[in-house]
Parts: sequence; C-alpha cells; structure tokens
Amino acid sequence: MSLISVSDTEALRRPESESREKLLLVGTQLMAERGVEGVNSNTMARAAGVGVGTFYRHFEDKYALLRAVVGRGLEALQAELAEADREAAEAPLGEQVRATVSAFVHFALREPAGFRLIFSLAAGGGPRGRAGLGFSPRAIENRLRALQADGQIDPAIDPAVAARAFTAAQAQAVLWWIQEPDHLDREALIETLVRLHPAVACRS
Amino acid sequence: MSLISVSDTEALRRPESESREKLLLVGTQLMAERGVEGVNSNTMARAAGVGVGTFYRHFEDKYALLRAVVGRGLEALQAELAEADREAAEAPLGEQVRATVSAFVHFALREPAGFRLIFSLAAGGGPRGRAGLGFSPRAIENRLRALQADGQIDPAIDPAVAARAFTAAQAQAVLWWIQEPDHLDREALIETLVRLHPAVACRS
Amino acid sequence: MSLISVSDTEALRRPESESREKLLLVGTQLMAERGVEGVNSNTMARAAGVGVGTFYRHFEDKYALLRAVVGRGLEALQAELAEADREAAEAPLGEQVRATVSAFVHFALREPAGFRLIFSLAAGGGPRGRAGLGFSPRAIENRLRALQADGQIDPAIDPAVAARAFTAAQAQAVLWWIQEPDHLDREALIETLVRLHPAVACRS
Amino acid sequence: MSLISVSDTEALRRPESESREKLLLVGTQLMAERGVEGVNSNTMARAAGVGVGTFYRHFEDKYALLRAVVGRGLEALQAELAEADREAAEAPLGEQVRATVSAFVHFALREPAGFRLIFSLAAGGGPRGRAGLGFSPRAIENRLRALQADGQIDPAIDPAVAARAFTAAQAQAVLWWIQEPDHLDREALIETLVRLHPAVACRS
DNA sequence: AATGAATGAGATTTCATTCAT
DNA sequence: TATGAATGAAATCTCATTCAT
Repeated sequence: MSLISVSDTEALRRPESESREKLLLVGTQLMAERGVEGVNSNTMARAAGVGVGTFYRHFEDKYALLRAVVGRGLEALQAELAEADREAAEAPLGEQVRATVSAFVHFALREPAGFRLIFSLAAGGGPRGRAGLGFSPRAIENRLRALQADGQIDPAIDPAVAARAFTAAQAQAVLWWIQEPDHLDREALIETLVRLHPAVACRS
Repeated sequence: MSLISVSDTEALRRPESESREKLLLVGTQLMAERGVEGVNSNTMARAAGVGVGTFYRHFEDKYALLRAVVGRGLEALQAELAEADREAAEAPLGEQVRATVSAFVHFALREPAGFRLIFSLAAGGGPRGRAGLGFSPRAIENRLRALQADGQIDPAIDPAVAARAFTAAQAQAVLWWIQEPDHLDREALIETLVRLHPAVACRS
Repeated sequence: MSLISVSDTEALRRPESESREKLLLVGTQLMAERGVEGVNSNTMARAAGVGVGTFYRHFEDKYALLRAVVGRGLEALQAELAEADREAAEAPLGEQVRATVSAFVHFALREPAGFRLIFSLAAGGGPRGRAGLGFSPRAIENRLRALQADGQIDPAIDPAVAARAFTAAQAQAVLWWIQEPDHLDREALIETLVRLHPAVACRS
Repeated sequence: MSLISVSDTEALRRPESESREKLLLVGTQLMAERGVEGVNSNTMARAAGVGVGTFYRHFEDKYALLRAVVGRGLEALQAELAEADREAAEAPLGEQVRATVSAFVHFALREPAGFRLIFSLAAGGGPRGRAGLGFSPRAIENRLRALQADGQIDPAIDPAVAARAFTAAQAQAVLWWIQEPDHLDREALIETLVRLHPAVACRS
C-alpha cells in the first residue's frame, strides 16, 4: 500500500532525532549570525532547547556541527544546480548558464544562513575547522573544458582558473547582495552574473 | 625631489621598535598558517622572541595586530595597483587591466602570507576580526561605471556587482594558484584573469 | 549429600540474568585493562552488549560492579586457599604453605583480570572504591600466631606485620609474574614464595 | 665572599617559583588524603592559594603533578636508602639490612603523604596516571644476586621475585603501620621486616 | 621599553544517572 | 526487564590580559 512508501520516505530522510535537527537548525543560524568563533557549544545547546550533553551526544564538537551543516547544504546546493542544469540541457548555452546562476541565487535566498556558512564563514575556518568542505568548481571546470575543446570559448582561458574564479565571483556577489539587497533587483544580479560567466564572457 | 622626502620616508618606515616589526612579521606568518583563531598572543610573542607583555605594549590585542598587518598590506597593495594603473594610463584598456592584474599577482607572490590574511582569513573573521578590513572593489566599480557611461561596456552589467565579483574571482584564483602553482604558469594565470575582467569580458 | 544441595548450588550459581553476568565479565576485563577510573558505565554496558539502563538495573554504580567482582573473586580465592589448606592439613608445614601458595598462583593464572582487580586496582581505589575490599591477611596472621605460641617460629616476628607483608609480597610477585612470565617458570615462582613465607622463613 | 656561596646554593635548589612548590606540597597532601581521583586541579589550586591557570602553567595536568611528587619522593627515598646502605657497608649483613629498613621506615614517618602516594595511590593510577614511576626493586635484586653468587643465600630463591616481594612487603607493612601505629612500636616493626628480608630470611 | 608569572572567566568536555518508551 | 537519548553538574583546560619587577 502507498502508506508504506510514506514511511519509507520518512526513513530515507532519517528523522535523525529531533535534538540533532534542532541543533543543526539553530547552530546554522547562530554561526551565520555571529561567526563560527562567536558561538560556543553551550550557547547553541541552550538556544536549541537541549542540554549541553545533548550537543556532544550528536556532534564531536562545534566544528563537527559546522561540517554537518555545510556538508548538507553543499549536497542540496549541488543537487539543485545539477537539476537546473539538466532541465536546461537542451536550451542554448546562455540559458543553461542563467538556469544555474538563477538556482544558485534562489538557494541563497531560501537558505541565507546556510549559504553564508558555506561561502564565507566556513572559509575562514577555525583552529579545527579546516574542513575540506567547499563548493566544488569541478562541474564548471569540466563544462568549460568541454566548451573549449569544442572551440566555443577562448583557448587562452584556463578552465581550472576560470572555474574557481567564477565560483568565487558568484558566491561573493550573492553574499553581498543578500546583505544589501537594495542596490539592485534579483534579475539584474542574475543577469550580471550570467554575463560574467566564463562560458558567456569568453565565447570565442 | 626635496630633501624632506628622505626624512619623511624614514619616518614612515621607522622600524617602530624592532619588537613591533618582529611581531608583525611572525604574527602574519602564524596567522596565515594556522588561521587567526589558531594562534594566540602568547604563541606569537614567543615565536617573535619577545615577552607576552611586549605584545600588549604594541598591540591592544590579537585583532589589533591582524588589523595592522592587513591594513599595511592593503595600503601597499592598493598603492601598487594604483601605480600600475597610472603607469599604464595611456595604454589601451586591455593593457591597463593586464597591468593591474599583473601587479596583483606579483604582490601575492612577494607576500603570500599577508596576501592570505587579507583575502582568506580576514574574510572568515573572528568575533572581533570583522573590522571593515577588506580589499575595496570601489576602484574597479568606478572604472566600470565610467566605461559604462562611455558606452564601452555592456549596459546590462551592474558595476557594483561586477566589481565585487571580479575582486573575489581574482583573489580566489590567485589564492588557489599560490597554493598549487603547478597547474599553470604565472602568465597563463594573468591572461585568464584579464579575460575574465568585466572591462574586457563585457566590452560592448 | 542430599538432593537439596543440587538446587542450592543452582540457586547460588543462578546466572542472575544473562545481562548481569555479561556486565560482570566484561567489566572485570575492562577495569583490569584500563583501570577502574579508565572506564565508565556507558562503555561497560556497550561492551557487554546491553543498554546503559540495564547497567543501572543491575548495579547501583560502577563501584557496585567493582565490589561485586572483587567480592566474588575474593570469596572464590579464599575458598580455594582454605580448600588447599584443608587438603594439606596433615602434611608438614612446608607442604601446607606450598599448597596455599600454589593455589594462589593457580587462581591468578585462571582469572588474571579478576586477580589484577583484587590486588592492584582495588588498592589504588577511586573516590568511592575504597570499600573494605581486600584480601584478608587474617588467616595467615592467625596461623602465624598459633605457630608462634607453639614456639615454632621466631618470637621476634610480629604476626600482624608478617601476615600483611607476606600477603603483599605474594600478590605483588604474582602480579609481576603474570605480566612478565618469561623470567621464570611457575614452580620456581612458587618455590621462592614458599621460602619467603614467614612460617617457613622465620622458623625458629 | 661567602655571601655568594649562599645565593649559589639557593640557585642550586631552584626556588622553582613559590607557586609550584605550594602546589606540589598541597597537592601531595590532598592526593594522599582523598586519593588521586578524589581531588581535581581546581581544588588543589584553591588550596594552594593560587589561580587555576597557575596550576596549568606548572603542570600539564593532575597526573603531571602526581608524577612530579612521586618522582621527587622516589629520588629522595632512594638516596636515603643508598646513604644508609653506604654507612653500614662495613657492618654485618643483618645490620646493613636493618639500616635500610630503618631508613625506609623513617622516610615514611617523615613524609607520610608522599609515602602513601608513592606506594599506594600511584599504584592504582588514574586513566592517564600509569606513570612508570615505582620504587625500583633493582637495588635489592642486585644485592640478592650477589649474595646468592657468593653462596650466602638459598640458591632456590629467585632474586627478581624475592626483590619484588620484599619491596611490596615492606611498603605494605609500613603503610598499614602508619595508619594504625598502635599495634606495635617502630622497633618491633623494623625488627620484623628485617627478619623477613630475603637476605636474612633465606640465609643458607 | 621589556618581561613572564599569575590570573580567572569562560569554553570545552565527560559521565553518572534518569526516564519515557 | 531492557533500552538509549537526554541531562547538567562538575571537571578539564585555554588564553587574553594584568602587573610587579
């Protein structure tokens, strides 16, 4: 019966214990607001409405929580970008780029705290925070390489550099924009980013 | 040039006490290596071969040292970029851009630790590290605005976004490159960055 | 022997629930390996394959388990020593001593973990571990006193001191030997201990 | 001038900072009274009249203090035993043994807390306390080996076992006696121990 | 100006114990 | 009986900062 599939889905999403979820949620908020070094396990536990011990039952330390948040966020983000890319697979290159940039911006709008953690705070990293967790430029790099092999973009461009550059450009622009959104509207932001994307900007 | 300029220069570069310089030097190294939150005043003092007390005689706290290092580095960097720009003032736009990108890369090569502090660790920022210290995209933004007003670049580009995007792109690309320099040579790096610069990439 | 003795024995040896036995067994091992303060109830429960709650269902706390283990071991040891003594009751003094020393060594070989707990860890004792649990020198003391009254051993020997001294000597020698058994064989160990026993060594 | 020699001596005895000495002193008392696991760094620091941080400035942790105390005590004890042995070098064997046993007992009387730490609490050892610090039976073992080679003691005795046995016997007897000194006087204690010493008890 | 021992507030972490299931 | 997530009191430890020399 279909009821089974529901509980199956539930199982797949692993309720992971309410406390853990609460900690993840509250931790994301607090770390994004005050910086990773600006909060401590105690504060996060209290804010999540659980005991300190509960924090350590679920996470080895503050940085483990950070890694969990960033890891999760990253997975979701990459999935959404891949999805956007897939949907626009048949569209012209410009449309494809716009689709992923747009998905990126929407993700940032939907999860600003997680987004900040992924792209700004996690970068600085604390003493133990040097998680190898970062948004991977690999997808863009591969795309650029393919386009270049295909003669569609400037052969003088190095795909590895361009991919890293655009990843940072996009992240930084969006971080700035969600902090100060009054400078321009979302479509203008996306439009600008699309035109800065190597695949668009360096079309040969 | 007047005689005064000599003593002026002396005054500006005055060692400010050997201890202070040593602390600045060693502090930059340590913070770049281990992250701002990964070192403490005691460690830096010890490494600099001075007493803890001496640290606090020269800097209010760890973040004051960070601000001093980043402030100094930023001044030097902006000065070098301005200089490069001035020297290439008469050259075609592409050459101007190449001149500043090249100056940027050279700065990173000459002072990798200071560069890392300015562009990666300061970003993450500790509790009190969030000084308004950052490489200002203002110069690029103004330049783009002027070019746009002049009809030389795509009017759909938002200069504020583009300036921030390129600043991050350039910094991130260079950070990556000084960590893993074997991927490509310096000229290829510069070349790629030039072509990603909004003034070049979005020429209308 | 009556039929009753069978069910009595059953009752005495009643597994007392499998969990309890498992905890006792695993707890003995862990405490002997890592020291009483080196393990906690959670660890012991986990290692025994039961829940923490189950631990507390059976033992008031860690020290209750320790007391149970040591108490049990002590009872068994004293019983075996008494048995050996009884069996050798008619033999000459030297044989009697050898019989108990031999029984002591065999006990240590058969239950090294329990032996260690009884004679080394319990000695150090944790905050609450200082239960009056220890191998009683009373039997030896009484024996010495009787021999002394009988003029068979040196009157200058204090039985209380000698009994405590030999108890410690025997325990320590055996503890050392089960850790580093390659120094000498079992019979040589026993032989040496026999000759150090006050009743043998201080014969008048 | 002679004043110099005074300060020289002072220098040799290294004041080691008053705090450190205070901690060592108070720590020894407290650990001996309540057991190593019965006190914590905070308590010891307070009792020593210094701040918590001062504790950690001088000792890595509680066990480092324990090791320092035991190490120091052990050095002093071994030195005193060696001295006693040297002074009685020309005396008959029995007198030599009496001299060291006597020195041992006097040490215990003079420094009961240190003595307890060395011989009982340190043995149990905490999670991290497994210091390889213990009274070495080596001196006695060597002496026995020499006597045995010389045909003066029973060849059936294993010197390693006998040395360890006597070390434990002596320590345990004295520990018991300083706790309950009313059972017998000091001389009787010493007399009994002398007669239990392998070199005396197993004379061939 | 230089020093480094001392400090204690606060962060981190452990673990015995409870309790709802 | 059994379970194990949750708890928080208490222990451990760090580090920015002061201050007497």
